[in-house]
Amino acid sequence: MPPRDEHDYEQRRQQIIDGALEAFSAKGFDGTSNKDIAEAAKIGSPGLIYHYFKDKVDLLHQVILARLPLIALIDTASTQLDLDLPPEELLPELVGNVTKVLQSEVTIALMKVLLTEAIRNRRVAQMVDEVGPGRALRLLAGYLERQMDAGRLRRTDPHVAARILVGPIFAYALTRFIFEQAEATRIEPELMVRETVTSFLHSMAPEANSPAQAHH
Amino acid sequence: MPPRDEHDYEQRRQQIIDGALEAFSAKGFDGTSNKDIAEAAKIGSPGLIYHYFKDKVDLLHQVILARLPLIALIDTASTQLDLDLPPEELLPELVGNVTKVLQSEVTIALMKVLLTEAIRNRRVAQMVDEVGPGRALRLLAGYLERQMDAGRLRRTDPHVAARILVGPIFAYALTRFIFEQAEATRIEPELMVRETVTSFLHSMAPEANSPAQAHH
DNA sequence: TATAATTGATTGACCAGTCAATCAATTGGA
DNA sequence: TCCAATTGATTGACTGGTCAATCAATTATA
Repeated sequence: MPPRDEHDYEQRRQQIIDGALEAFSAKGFDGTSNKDIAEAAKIGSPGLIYHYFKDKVDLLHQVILARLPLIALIDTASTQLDLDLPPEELLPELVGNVTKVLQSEVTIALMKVLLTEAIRNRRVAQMVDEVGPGRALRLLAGYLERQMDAGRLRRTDPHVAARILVGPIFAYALTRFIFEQAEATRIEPELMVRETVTSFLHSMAPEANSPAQAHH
Repeated sequence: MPPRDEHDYEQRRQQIIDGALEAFSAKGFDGTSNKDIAEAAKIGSPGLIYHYFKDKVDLLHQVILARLPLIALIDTASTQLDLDLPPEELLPELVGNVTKVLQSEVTIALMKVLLTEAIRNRRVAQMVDEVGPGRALRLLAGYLERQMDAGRLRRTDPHVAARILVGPIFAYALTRFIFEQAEATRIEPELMVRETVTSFLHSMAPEANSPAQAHH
């Protein structure tokens, strides 16, 4: 029962997980056959998958668990940041980190898998939300509210504010990595981050004497 | 070959298209069997599908073509709008329309289908992009640049600006309709639209004397 | 040699698409 | 008015193929 060599065993497991992530992100979970996985993972036989994983769904779970840290990193980083730092210092750093994570091939692949699975499966959507976007947005909203209390930001619904800050980055990532828009590819991530944060800080400045606004 | 009754024929066709959209958005194209479609469409036999459509892929195409207007509406509306109207008048209307379209069940279902197909298929991604997000963002960027030229908006990369405006709405829709976040559901669409546009206009005001900004 | 790792064959379920047969409505001839 | 021919609509059985999963047999390792 005990594996021949713990290290070899783990290495093989990761090899299959890597191949599966590649295949899932390219063809989707349903569209990926065990043969596809075996080829992407460079193992000799689809049957071998069942030596390391209970079934195909278990493999999907393990892929997510193994690569989730890349996404969880977003908010663990945020918990390590000093929540009393003023937005002008904390936000560029924070959003910059997010953008750095978005640059990784593996992150994009995982996001493709998670997004498609979440779209079709309420349970998956909730799971993903709790460790990813939901948790991150809640933490960010908490920070923004704290800064509003401190008078460093204009008072608004912090959840709305959080989405105003994060939304542009997300839209950028989507148009760049999923739709591969030429315009999006031309925009450097650093520029996008800088403009987004600058724009947010400007519009959320506390001294805001009511700006140009819709009137009718 | 010609249908016995044009009206009945078209009605049946739409019935199958509706069922297919429902099934595809719930289970994905690959995950949906013809039996699923027949049940969702309340027709007696999967075989009947082939009386109205060439094959499953053709059915997907017809679903998209039949329901695309809901999305194309976004930018046809934008072409009908007066591009010389100042942003304070045009943008609330424009973004408000988008949000109205996002409220429809059918739009959400179609977006789920299109998004997941686009994620896995470069060709689909380009197609969808051209009629949807890509076209809309390009038009918006064009309008913003025009307004920058007129001195009514601060000068920046118009493609960046377009994403800063649209991003928050998209992030809101995603967290509300896909991830079904409690916080997002609590935010009324009208509030989100108003805040997004206000924030955008404020940060893009031409008289902007450099605001609080990242410094180090 | 003993045990884990790996393979390839196999199984049973399911699927997309085909097809022959039936059904029901319309048509038209007497 | 009647009824038979015609035609499109619909069904359910069927086919070739694929898939996830199992398993017996083989290989490699310690």
